[in-house]
Amino acid sequence: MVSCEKIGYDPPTGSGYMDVKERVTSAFSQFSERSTRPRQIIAEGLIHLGETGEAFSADDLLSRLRKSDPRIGRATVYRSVEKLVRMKVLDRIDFADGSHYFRMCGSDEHHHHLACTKCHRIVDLHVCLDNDQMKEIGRREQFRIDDHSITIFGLCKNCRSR
Amino acid sequence: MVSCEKIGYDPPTGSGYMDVKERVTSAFSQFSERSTRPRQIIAEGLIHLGETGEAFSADDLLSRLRKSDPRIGRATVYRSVEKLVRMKVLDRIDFADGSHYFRMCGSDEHHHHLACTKCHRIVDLHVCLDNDQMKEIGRREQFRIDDHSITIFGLCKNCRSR
DNA sequence: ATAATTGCAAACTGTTTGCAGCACG
DNA sequence: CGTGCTGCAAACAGTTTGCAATTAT
Repeated sequence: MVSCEKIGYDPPTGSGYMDVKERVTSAFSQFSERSTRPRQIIAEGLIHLGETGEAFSADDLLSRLRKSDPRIGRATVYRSVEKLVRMKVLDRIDFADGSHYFRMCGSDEHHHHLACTKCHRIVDLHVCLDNDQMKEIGRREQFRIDDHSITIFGLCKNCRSR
Repeated sequence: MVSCEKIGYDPPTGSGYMDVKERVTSAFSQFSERSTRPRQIIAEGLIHLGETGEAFSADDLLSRLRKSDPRIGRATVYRSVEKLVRMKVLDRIDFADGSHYFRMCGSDEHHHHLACTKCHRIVDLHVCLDNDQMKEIGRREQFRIDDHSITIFGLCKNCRSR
């Protein structure tokens, strides 16, 4: 009764170096047009994280960015991550143990995640619940449905073999 | 391409007062056979929470239980909740804002949740991804798939109308 | 100039830990 | 009795806040 439009995985990210920087900059500009040093450092840091697609905690990102500029503040990074999640530039993936990680969105399309519980590698999944079914559930339960999240957990190739 | 076995909601919980206490006790007994005062208080507290089906934070539960016994310790409650989640007596529901709540499991069957983001009312949903499809994803991405979570978020009838 | 962002440090929330004492079997 | 659960208080991790200084426009 549930269906999905398609199954998929991240296309090998060969494209879009500039894209990332542009997406980040444009997201920040939704909040204000000021191009500050921290914002540049963050956009640049995310280029690399976007290429590898790796997941990171807010503090991971902070330490990374401090290699470029040791004076960048913790609050700045946390505030920026929040903005970027809101603008859908970053995805937030929640694990069952209560931890959570962020990651550059692989695609603009609606998607969910396959997550390695050991190394936190994330793969985008274009799997979803059926819209009509969600509507049906909302009607029956008298909920106004706004959102949903689907995450599949497991161990990736590397982590499995150790 | 994704399917579910059935759609469902919680049958009105008229049954099983005793059940709850029994399930909690039996879960604890998996860790040790000792019937202590805190364990009794917790089992009793969960009877009521099981009836209403309401969600609660670990600290919510603590304050509730302290009405029965003001000396019950925070650590005891946190440790117990952890055990009960592990034994699938409690469900843990994670919200997008990073908060999480617990709730007496409505059914022993595999299920997921519809959650009100305002009052944290939870409804069990017997909606799921298709097993074969998950296997297929695991094979393609070379993951060993262990688990998954699906939560639909919205506003319940009450919260919607305010 | 001036309004917004930043960095700092302190506060905070929710959770975990170490340990002495209690209590169940 | 002895093991292990309990309560306490302190430690802890991750995050948020207030505010003065800085910086972009």
